[in-house]
Amino acid sequence: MKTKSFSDMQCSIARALDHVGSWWSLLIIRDAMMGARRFKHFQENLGIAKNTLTSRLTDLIEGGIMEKVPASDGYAHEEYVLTERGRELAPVIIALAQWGDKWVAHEKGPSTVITVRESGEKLPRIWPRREDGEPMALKDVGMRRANGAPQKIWHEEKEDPS
Amino acid sequence: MKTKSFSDMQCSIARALDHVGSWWSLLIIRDAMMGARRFKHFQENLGIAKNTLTSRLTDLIEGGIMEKVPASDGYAHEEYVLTERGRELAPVIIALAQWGDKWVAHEKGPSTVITVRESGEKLPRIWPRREDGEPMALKDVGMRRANGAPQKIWHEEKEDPS
DNA sequence: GTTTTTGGTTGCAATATGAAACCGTATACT
DNA sequence: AGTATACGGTTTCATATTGCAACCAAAAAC
Repeated sequence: MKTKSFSDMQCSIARALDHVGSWWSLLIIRDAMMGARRFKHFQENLGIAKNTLTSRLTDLIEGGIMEKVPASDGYAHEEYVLTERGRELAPVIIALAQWGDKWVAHEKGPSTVITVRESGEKLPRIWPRREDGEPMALKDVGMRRANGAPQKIWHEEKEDPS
Repeated sequence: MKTKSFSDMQCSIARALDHVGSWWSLLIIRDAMMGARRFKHFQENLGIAKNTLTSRLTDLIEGGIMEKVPASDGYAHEEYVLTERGRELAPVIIALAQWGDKWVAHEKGPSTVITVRESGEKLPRIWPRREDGEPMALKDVGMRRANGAPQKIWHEEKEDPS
């Protein structure tokens, strides 16, 4: 549960989590990326309570991550689709999926494989890279306080935090 | 709140979220990546309730994402540090931070800049790439059900879900 | 040796979730 | 056309989490 909002924090991670940090949000977005569009798709696939789903969808719409559009097939109902803002969460979803595959996989293996569509091959690991495109070691990734941001109390640039 | 566990789901995203999907987990991991090691670091920086922090840290330790080690500076207390499993969440953190920077930035700009340590330059956007290393359009990323995974009810391979 | 800090734990009140029942409208069936 | 069913919710209630404040023992600081 979140009783406290992260939206007043300056940190972009906190601000992002304010939109997608709820238990179900990222799973709803994942399903939307896989083609779910209707209320019952999300509800049946996730096993989420209907009132909770209503609440999460409303939040995602308010956050500009999804939007309601008329049904694609001429029916009267409306459907839920990702906005560009929502689609750009793909790197987060992919990173989570790959981490899950590697570290906490189900005994039967992953249910979904993320691919390069045209080749059908498994997508290479999403990973930080240098300007020249070379993947880098995590210890070579740094974090620096932006100008004007309040200084942390702890020493922040250890020689090798990894 | 999570009353229902995602750990029985086969989906790697759900399984990953079972470990880091809690409200505070990713912010704690972010702080750990930035050098926080002590209970009070996390507590003061995040403004999280102490009992909640205790609970989240315990969960992260049980999940193998963090571990308690003797203090680095000779004091009697123990410190919380990321395991390799935890450090490999960096792509998730980075992706979230970059999404937040782009879409929901604070009016004063982001508080933290993720960099290539050696050059000090801002880290390029983390993004799905082909085998040859070229960044790809999101619509060229596919998701395919793994063998044996239950079929979704909805049409799953639309021509262009983006 | 006393005070303060640290790292918690223990209630308690507030809030979010899950489950099930209910409901109006839209489809489907005959 | 008329009835049955599916869909997309809303409402109510029990339960689970979080936040807050108070409290506490051990370690550090003075």
